Amino acid sequence: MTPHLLASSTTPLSFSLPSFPSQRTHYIPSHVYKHPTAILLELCTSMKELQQFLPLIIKNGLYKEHLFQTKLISLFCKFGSLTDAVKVFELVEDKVDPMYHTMLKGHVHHSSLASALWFYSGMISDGVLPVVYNFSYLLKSCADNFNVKAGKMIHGQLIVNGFSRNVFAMTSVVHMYAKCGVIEDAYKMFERMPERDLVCWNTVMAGYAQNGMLNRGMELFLQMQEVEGHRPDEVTVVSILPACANFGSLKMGMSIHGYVTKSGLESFVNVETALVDMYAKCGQVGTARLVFDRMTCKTVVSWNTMIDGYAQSGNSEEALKLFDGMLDEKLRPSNVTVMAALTACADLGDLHRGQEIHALINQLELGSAVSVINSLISMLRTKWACDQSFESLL
DNA sequence: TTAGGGTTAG
Repeated sequence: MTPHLLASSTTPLSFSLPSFPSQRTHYIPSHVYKHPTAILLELCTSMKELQQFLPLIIKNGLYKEHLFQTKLISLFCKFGSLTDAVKVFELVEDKVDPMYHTMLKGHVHHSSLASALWFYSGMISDGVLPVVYNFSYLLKSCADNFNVKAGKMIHGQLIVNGFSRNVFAMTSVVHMYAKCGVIEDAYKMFERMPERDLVCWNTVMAGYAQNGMLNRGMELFLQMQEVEGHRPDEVTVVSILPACANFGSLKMGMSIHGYVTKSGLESFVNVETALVDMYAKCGQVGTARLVFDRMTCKTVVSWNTMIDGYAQSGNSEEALKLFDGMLDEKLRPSNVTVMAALTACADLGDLHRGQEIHALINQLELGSAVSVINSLISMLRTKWACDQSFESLL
């Protein structure tokens, strides 16, 4: 039994299909491409819609075609039902490579790194040639799981399969090492790349910044422009500004702000939000507010950043005023918003306001998040501690 | 099948 078969679930399908017959030839009749069902599937945006189209696929015998089999696998994965995708995959007798590639993507996105690695090994033992996308997905999963051991193994597979000069694959390798904290290896791989575009420069620069080497990150910010003539984009500045914020480096943050103004990157809402965060964390909450007020478009993240900027810098009254302003704008608060507002209530010892926010949390069904519950407990504990110290004075 | 980098809290 191949490993991917072991990954199957015993859960019944949410629909019933006849067994897929073996398709000896890779020829796909032109009527399949012209069939309206193919177009309907392309336009499918939900599991509900897909289930409505399934009878059409069965009625027209389209389930016999590789094109539709692969599309079904892809759509089940897209809508999060890996179980159904696995069932379809297993029913096909003569699988084609794209089916394996789609299933691997599904495992990465809707299961665990372990199951994706298991599926990959099954794919190789079935004689399927990996494509560069496979490595991008697998390395991203290793990075997200901080699993450098698995990352190294995939890096080895990538070399064996001839992708060590591919800019997409190698950027994923650099990202994986950097995210796992092995920045020296990330840089070694970056140096060996025959072609380095803005994305891989951004990746290695963000790697240094996020691993606490802000000066080196800043050096690369300048080097990418001076040595290779790349123009840092919105991703570059959004990658380095949080490091300036977290290290309280106002000087570097202001220098990035200068670049933002010069390059016309202010139109990006995430750039402006990162600037608000940087100023607030560097102790310049007034400047943060100026940047915030000048934003032509604000997202919930922008509001959260400013509210929390006030709350963390002891401007709790302002934080709550801005929180009210956000509600007046009819914006839906997120977990981060209510956590920031609760921090402000705790600082003020304002139990009444805290209870109002608690009611809002219940109304918006935000109370299941552990982080929100922790903030609520923290607010109540602070109030209790205030009352205790007050009583002890009496 | 159709790819790689980025913002708020903890």
